Amino acid sequence: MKVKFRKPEPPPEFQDVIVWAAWLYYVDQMTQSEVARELGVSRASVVNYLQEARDKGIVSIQFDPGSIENTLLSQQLRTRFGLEGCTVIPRTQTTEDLVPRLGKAAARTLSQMLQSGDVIGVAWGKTVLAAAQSISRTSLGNLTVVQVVGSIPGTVDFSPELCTSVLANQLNARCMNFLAPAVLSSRSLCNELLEEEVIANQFQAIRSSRIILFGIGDIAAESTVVRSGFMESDLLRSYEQQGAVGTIIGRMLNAEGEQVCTEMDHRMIGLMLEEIRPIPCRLAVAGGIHKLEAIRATLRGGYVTHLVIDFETASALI
Amino acid sequence: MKVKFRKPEPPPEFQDVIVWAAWLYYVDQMTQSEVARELGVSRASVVNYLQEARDKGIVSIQFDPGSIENTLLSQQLRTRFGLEGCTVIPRTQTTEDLVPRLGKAAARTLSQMLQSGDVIGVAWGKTVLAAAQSISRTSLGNLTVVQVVGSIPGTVDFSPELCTSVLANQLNARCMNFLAPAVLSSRSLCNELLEEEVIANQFQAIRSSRIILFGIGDIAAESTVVRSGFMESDLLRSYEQQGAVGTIIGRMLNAEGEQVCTEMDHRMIGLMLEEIRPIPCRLAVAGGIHKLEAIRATLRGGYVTHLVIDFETASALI
DNA sequence: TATGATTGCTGACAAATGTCAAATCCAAAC
DNA sequence: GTTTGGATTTGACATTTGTCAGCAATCATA
Repeated sequence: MKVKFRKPEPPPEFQDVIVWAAWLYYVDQMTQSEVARELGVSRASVVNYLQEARDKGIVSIQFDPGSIENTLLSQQLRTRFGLEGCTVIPRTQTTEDLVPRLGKAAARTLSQMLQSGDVIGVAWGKTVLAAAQSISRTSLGNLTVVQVVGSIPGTVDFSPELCTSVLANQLNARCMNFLAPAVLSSRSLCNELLEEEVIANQFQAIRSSRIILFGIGDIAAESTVVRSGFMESDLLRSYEQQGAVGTIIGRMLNAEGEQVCTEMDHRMIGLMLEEIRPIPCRLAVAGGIHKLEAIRATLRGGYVTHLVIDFETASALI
Repeated sequence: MKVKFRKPEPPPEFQDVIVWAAWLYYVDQMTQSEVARELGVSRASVVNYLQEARDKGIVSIQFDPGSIENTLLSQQLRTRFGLEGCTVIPRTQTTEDLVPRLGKAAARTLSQMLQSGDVIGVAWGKTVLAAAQSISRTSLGNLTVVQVVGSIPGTVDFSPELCTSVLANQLNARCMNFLAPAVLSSRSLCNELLEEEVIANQFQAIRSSRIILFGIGDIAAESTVVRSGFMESDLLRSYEQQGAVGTIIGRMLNAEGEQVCTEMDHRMIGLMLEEIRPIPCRLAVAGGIHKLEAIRATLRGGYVTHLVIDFETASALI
């Protein structure tokens, strides 16, 4: 029978084994086996510690923003649409899902622009959620994440609330959810609600954001706006007749990037597109060739300062 | 016979294969094999690309400074000696060489404090050289590295010039070497030299540094100062009789951290210890129990704002 | 003090990564 | 053309890393 030992020693010097392991591995560049020997645990545990160190943001891998913005397309898009930053993610031969890839790229861009004390507005969408999920934890403090679009009918797995809470959770930030539906049945009810203090506060927070993160949607019959139940397809058609080609932050815009309004817009709670311009960093993330026109319109409208896009769509834009 | 293909395609989208590979691997988290397939090269090449990406600073691994400064000893040292930052590197069971380990830690600390446009003063020593060698390349521009101590007699493999040039090279920085010997034969010659414009400029640059990096030396008979030929051992004894316990930046100090002068100091070209205090970030790196008293003296003298030290010596200090 | 749930650790195996000598490519010199 | 020297790429192998099911310890509850 095997003899039992008590733990070799309760780590006296480093309160946190995780940090200890991470240091020996990433800084001193020991192998995991060596680290295991040092700490007196099995190598498999070291693997777990290191995983945790990455999850907790104790170690993080930074990608030099300069290098990725050096690509031809990024430069062209920046000049053409007056962007401050533009990340064009490489295409892959195996057409794997763009959404998580765009999400990761957006998450990196967002991390890099984050500062302590920031207020971050968040819209919604598959890509936005993907970004929220894959952002790495940060040690920055005093962050606030604000939901920019109210709740939407129907159940989708990437609702505005979810996007906001996931991001807040990952960043260890205060989370301000929007306590109202995005669309109401009457204009008067909508106006009444806007008087409410909670709502007014929410708008105040949104307007004070330094950063806003949003996706860009197209308005085809199979697009997200329709399938999520945000908008009936006949209503969508009326927007289309007025020239709408895409949607951001719950509003519609035409090919020139101007907001297209119908009766519905007056019973919606949310920003008008003009209102996002004062926000200093406006990070849009979108990709896929079917969104081409919607993206072009958004860029023309000048709503974006930083863009994350895929190679193919970026090429098509130029 | 195997058919030869020409390269699948000369990468049209990413000017730089290195960046492309690094993105797919580090951001999209593909395996190296998948990356190889995407780029149409062998996996072995991908390994090389990734290596290069790390060398060039396209990707870098950051260690959260907060986590490492959370250790008990770091906190105690910071409070006790009024430091802004203190990194205590973990001890290892296998007593492997401290110097490269301290160097890596110092390199990280330095990277984290670097800002674009910085002027960095560099003294000399084994540990300083180790730091210079292992600092990772940065994309920060407009850096200047200034040699703080003049040339020393005898040949050592960690001369002031070498430390300075290596660091400048790694950081892609302007390099200002000190074009004079540290010790002259007479006081008058020394004074004459100090009038020279090149020398005056050098001092000006040193005084305008935002950061200074230096090691701490002990003065035992087998210590670096003696073995490097910087100082004869009988001269050293005369310092010792006046209470010297350690040396930094070419000067001697006593247990209270006050500079100890002999005749020699007046024919040396270099800063007086008082003169380093105006430099905002003063990063000292040293370790090993034989340096205990020298380190204590340096800390008492208030010459240090940021310290990198090993666990054992740190424990002994407290 | 039993009991079941939960957490964390381990060993054995599978997968991914690093190394290195040999092969190949490229461009300049003959 | 052909040769030549340096840089780059590659395949085969060695090492390192990730995974996962099962086990031990801990904890909350009955």
